[in-house]
Amino acid sequence: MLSHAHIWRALDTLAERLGLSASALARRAGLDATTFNRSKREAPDGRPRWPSTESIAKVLAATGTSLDDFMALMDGSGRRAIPLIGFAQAGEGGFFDDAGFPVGGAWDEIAFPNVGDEHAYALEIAGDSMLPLYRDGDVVVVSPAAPIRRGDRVVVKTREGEVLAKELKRQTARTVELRSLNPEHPDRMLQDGEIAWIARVLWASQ
Amino acid sequence: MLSHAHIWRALDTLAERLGLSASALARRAGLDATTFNRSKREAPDGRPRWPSTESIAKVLAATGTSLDDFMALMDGSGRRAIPLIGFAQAGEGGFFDDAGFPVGGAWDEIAFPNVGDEHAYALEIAGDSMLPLYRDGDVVVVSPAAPIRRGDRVVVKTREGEVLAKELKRQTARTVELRSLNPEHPDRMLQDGEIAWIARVLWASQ
DNA sequence: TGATGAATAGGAATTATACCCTATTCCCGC
DNA sequence: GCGGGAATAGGGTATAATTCCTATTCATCA
Repeated sequence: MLSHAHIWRALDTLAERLGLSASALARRAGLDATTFNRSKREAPDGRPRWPSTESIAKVLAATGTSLDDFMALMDGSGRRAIPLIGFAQAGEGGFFDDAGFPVGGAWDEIAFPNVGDEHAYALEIAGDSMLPLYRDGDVVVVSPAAPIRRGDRVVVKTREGEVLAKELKRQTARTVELRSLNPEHPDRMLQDGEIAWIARVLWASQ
Repeated sequence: MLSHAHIWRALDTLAERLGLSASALARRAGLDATTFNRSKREAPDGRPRWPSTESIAKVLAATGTSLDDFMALMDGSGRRAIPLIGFAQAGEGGFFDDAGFPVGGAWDEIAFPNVGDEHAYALEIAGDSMLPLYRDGDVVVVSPAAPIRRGDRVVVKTREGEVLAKELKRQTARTVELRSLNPEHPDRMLQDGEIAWIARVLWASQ
């Protein structure tokens, strides 16, 4: 919801709406004219660079823009449908990129507006292997960007294409220990190299 | 607008709603625990210091908070928040009307918009009696207006003032059978006259 | 009461962003 | 085509935010 791309798009859109260039907008806000240069939006090594909160505050003050207006420029609406697929399908190829972000057009959608991660997606549970926590038909909302700590419920995809929902038991430099949600299933230990990505479960439908 | 005080108040309020300290919120967002220290909010000479846009984005992503909700925390309007109380408090009088809708001003709030039911509310789980499904500190979002079917997780309030979270096992004209979430606890059967209201659990934080 | 862990204050080191400067491109009017 | 102004790319410097570290306070628990 608040991403590098969103912030810069909102600044560009605001400037355009006021009939200003990026440099003119910066100047009007009392900032250096090159602050919003496109060449300053990424570091030389490709890492994203963000405008500071204070710079944004100055722009809003200088242009008489409310925070609500600015937010509306980011992606139009606050409520958003997030992509949804079945848990079994997630193991097939073509639904995720290397970072575990959803890609491709084969996703269904579910209305769930309250997610801070624009790459969040939803998985529909199939089968009874994750009882008693998740039941057949439940929907879990997953954030690939959220940091993960011990005790979090997580979705793990292995390099072999297997998709697991587990609780993070222990994480070391080389290994990840996962506790099964269903106590009848054994716990699982994965080496770092075996894991394609791990994403945290934020919410679960009941 | 977007002021130094607003930003820090929003971060503090967000942390408070999630039951976190300033340092715990920073840690959850993958930042250094001292990033949001009060001692870091002003420079030694008194000039204001702002959290970076990137840090705010990380907080939103890590907590599943939308920008909408975050802004609501700034101006204090809370327009998209839903009411929240602790599970234990729900048994006391004064929080619900006869239909099971939340009433009164003693509710806290949590950012979780758009569940589709304007009377929806949230309960914070306390204790381990509902393990393994709900853990201490989890938040469940409850809809008193949602229709209830067999297998749904429900919150039931008895006329005696007891509040239970159970799974609906069977419902007949005169009785309601409830399965305990913790298998070590016995199931429960209630007569129609014993029940004040039943509400369905829609979502549970993970 | 003592031990433990979380939270916080405060200082030094690191890293990121804003500023300043220059070169180049683009647009527009002449 | 030419000149002037704005816009932008890119690099060095200054400044601000984050991280890292330590000391202290506070709450909790045995």
